[in-house]
Amino acid sequence: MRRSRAFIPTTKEVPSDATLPSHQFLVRGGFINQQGAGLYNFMPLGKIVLEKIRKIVKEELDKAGCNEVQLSFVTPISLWDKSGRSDTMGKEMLRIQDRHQNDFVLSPTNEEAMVELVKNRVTSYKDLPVNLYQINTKFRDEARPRYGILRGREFLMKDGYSFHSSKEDMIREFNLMQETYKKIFTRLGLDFRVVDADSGAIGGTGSKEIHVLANSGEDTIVVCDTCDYGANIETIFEDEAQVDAYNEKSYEELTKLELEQKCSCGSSLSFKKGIEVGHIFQLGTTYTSALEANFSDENGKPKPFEMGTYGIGVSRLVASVIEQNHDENGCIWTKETAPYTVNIMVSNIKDEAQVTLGEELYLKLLGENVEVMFDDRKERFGFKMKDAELIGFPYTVIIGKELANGLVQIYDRKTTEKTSVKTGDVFSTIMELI
RNA sequence: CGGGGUGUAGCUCAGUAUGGUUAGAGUACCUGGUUUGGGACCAGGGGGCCGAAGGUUCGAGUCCUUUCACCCCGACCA
Repeated sequence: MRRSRAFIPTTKEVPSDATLPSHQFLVRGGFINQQGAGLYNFMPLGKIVLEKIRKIVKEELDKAGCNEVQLSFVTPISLWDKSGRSDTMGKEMLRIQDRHQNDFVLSPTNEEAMVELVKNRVTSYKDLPVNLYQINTKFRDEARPRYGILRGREFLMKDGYSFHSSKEDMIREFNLMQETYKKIFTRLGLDFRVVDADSGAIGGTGSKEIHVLANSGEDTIVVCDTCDYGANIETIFEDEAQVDAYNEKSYEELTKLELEQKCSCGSSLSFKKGIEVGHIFQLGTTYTSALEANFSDENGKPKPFEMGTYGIGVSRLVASVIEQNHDENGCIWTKETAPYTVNIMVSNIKDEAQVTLGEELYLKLLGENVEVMFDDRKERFGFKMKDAELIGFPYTVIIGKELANGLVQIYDRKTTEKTSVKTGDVFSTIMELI
């Protein structure tokens, strides 16, 4: 993409309502903009990142044997009456009426719809297990949306549901999903922990959350210093006041605290702040019983499906990557999430030699299917550098004053180091880096 | 849902106490010139139903009423 043709409205000004780095940088970098309370538009850069994350989630789930579907976003309220959640979910469910005054709900989650989809279509234990998922818009009319796309009302979520003939098989799938989630978050380049969690209002027994570690996280978790054990503090302290007391502490305060309890492996446990980006549940038969979704077992007897449910906050992940990877100048995208891997920056657009080399390199990288941005705007060096840092391209090739000596520089966004490379070597050097 | 706050140029904000020419600044944008390695400089220019509706007044960004939106703290949050 040529920067002169790209719609990337960056700003120097910090939006007044944004407190978190991810919110500020995503808005300033022209990734997203606010449409209303908890409602955001994804502009070209934001859309690219969102799709990249969606693609990784899809690839890993498909590899694990899951089937992608897409359920209608608007659902009849009768679906929610059957499970009782039209009452229990309260105002979080946005209700609307059509022209016939029939009541509908904008899907906040899809257990009911997914059970209805499988019910009477999967009828035998021989057809089990089956795991269905979708990556689709959700709407939850939160009392107070905040933190940009970290807690929006409308958001993109992957929600998966598995159906089984036995609890054992459901637990097997639960563990498979846990491993699949680890692959996904590893590919995204995130520092994360799988932690024991409360099952909350959705019901069910075993439940684990995946948290991206970040100072600004809303949740407090404890993690083992050596093994991979971790837990949301909601599961550690029985007293709610105690949980609240810890939640109120800042990241700095928390890291100084020590937990009296030791991990079962013998090491000590320490506090961290996390952003919940995934949650997996062993649901059991709560919904399938309520909705009378049965299959025939080996003896021909009807039994409700054992069910598991698995969520990933896809749009929340966009912000989470930045909460974990940024500096005072802007975003630092990870390899798999960067909207463009390489940015070619021509320092002085009036210098023909610079432009020629830039064009040449741009076309050559495009030919190799490298995701490359060519900053061909008539702007000064400092302006373009600040812009590149704000957006967070992993690598920027600076074609500038060193060209006279046959050199260009490669700027590494993460280390912020500039390395001089001979013009003849820049293509191969870039190909090795990415 | 309780408590607090803010709506004025694309953005960040003055101006409102005490009503009074043509509503301001910075930034962004346009034109011309100079500049060209860290968000440049000079000159000129465009851009506003002062959130909306109603009211008081000779006169309302400013006062009154209603309403909408957004933000913050809390409660809530698979």
